Amino acid sequence: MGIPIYIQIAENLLEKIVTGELAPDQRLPSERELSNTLNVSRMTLRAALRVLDNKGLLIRRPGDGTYIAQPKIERQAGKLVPFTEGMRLRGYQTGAKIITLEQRHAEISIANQLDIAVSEPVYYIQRLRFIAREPVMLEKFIVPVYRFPNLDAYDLEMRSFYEVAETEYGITIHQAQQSLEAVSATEFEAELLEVVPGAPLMLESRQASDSEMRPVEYGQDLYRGDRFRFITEIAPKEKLLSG
Amino acid sequence: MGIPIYIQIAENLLEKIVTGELAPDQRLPSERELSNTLNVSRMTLRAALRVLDNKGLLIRRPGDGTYIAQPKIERQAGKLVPFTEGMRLRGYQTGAKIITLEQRHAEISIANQLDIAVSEPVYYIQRLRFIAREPVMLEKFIVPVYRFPNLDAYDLEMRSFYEVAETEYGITIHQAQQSLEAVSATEFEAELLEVVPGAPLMLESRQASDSEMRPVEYGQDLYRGDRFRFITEIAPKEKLLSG
DNA sequence: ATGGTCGAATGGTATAGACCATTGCGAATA
DNA sequence: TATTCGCAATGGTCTATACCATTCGACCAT
Repeated sequence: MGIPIYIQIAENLLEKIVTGELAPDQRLPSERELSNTLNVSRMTLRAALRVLDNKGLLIRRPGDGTYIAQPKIERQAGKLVPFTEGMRLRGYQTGAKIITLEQRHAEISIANQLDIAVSEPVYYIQRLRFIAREPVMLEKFIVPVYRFPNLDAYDLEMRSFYEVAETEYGITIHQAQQSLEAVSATEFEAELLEVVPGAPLMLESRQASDSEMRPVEYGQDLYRGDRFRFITEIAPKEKLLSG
Repeated sequence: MGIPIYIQIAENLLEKIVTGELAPDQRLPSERELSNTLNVSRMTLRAALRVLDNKGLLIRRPGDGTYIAQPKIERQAGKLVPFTEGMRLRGYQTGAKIITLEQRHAEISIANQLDIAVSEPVYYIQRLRFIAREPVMLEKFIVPVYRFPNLDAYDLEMRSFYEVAETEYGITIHQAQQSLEAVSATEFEAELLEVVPGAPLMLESRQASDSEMRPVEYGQDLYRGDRFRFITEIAPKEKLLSG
């Protein structure tokens, strides 16, 4: 078994966290207790906990105990990381459900954004995104049909759109203009995202272009305010003193 | 001597890195050697190196050695534009009103953010920002008193804090970690910002550091969701310096 | 009830020692 | 000369143990 013990323990705990078996604010057994039941030394157990702590998944309080942190999913604002990849890399289980997938005729504002003629056919796609089976983001994006013919042939519940664009159409998203603003959830959005109407949401509007600066996608993503935080990160977010 | 040994070692090494005494690509003595000369155990020395490694300052290669990493990538400069300048440049009339300006003792979370001792005195400042006489942003920021003695002597209703820091204290904000999230307005915030309680706001949390990576400011800005939009343009390529 | 004290439990730090896989390089070999 | 092999050094992991400061609740005195 080449995998270090502390990594195995960390992954095991991570699994229990993302599946909800270990709920936020729940208290873990003490280090001495856990290391005993797992038959490892306390230092090894601490190495495992450090992995999770560095991911921001734990709250540790000397004299008190170790608790599962309230999840705050972080997303780097400055990069074009596709949703699924960025989240999977952080160890979250992701999923998607298609709400709408149809062809429409571009209205004037969309036509402008995508640099096409008014009423030219576009794909209009709405997906609800999940993390650990919890709906956290409502995504809407619009692409010209002539750039992505038969887009509905691909499984957009399992695959990232950017990945499909690159693999199946040879189109790489290269540049994007994004904006972020805070909005209130409408009733429709609230129901899908399982929040109360009026709850704060983060609206990300995006216009993405290919390597030749031709616009290929216009999208709007609605993130639950209580689950997402956008970071513009320079250095690693390590804490020097507390951990 | 409350400061842990490994923190002291890490800070000592960090000092040598930022001053250039330890140059990029330079090889450090081996862990066993360094721990011997410093008269600490190897595990303690490794704890110190882990701190620096987490900051991305080290390259560690089993079987080979530990090296100083190449310096970081240059970041988009426009991010650190002070509020007043950014707005004034766009032609808006700006103003500020001090809500709170007092000395407090740092609580644990603030102390961690600012890398100071708990209960060390800090300035706690709240300002309400106006654009065209309309309140649009509620700003809170906290700085250590020892870095900005007599900060209350300056007119923070007319001057930007960053400008005061540079002009009066010779401290230049050089780097920052920011995060954005959507929140609901409390009653207090709603009254000041002249929105209804529960209205969507954008919360920007910021930790700013000087040129030597020492944290100097922790701040939280609350923007009205109906008045602000954050724009992030994503450059085609991110240059990575290959080591 | 109220307030204070004490102690057990907790996470944080530190030590000394051990074994492992990988690396780099010199020595042995073809 | 070119290639391979062996080995010492390196960082990575793991153990067992010890002491510290902080926390929190039980107990006690008021």
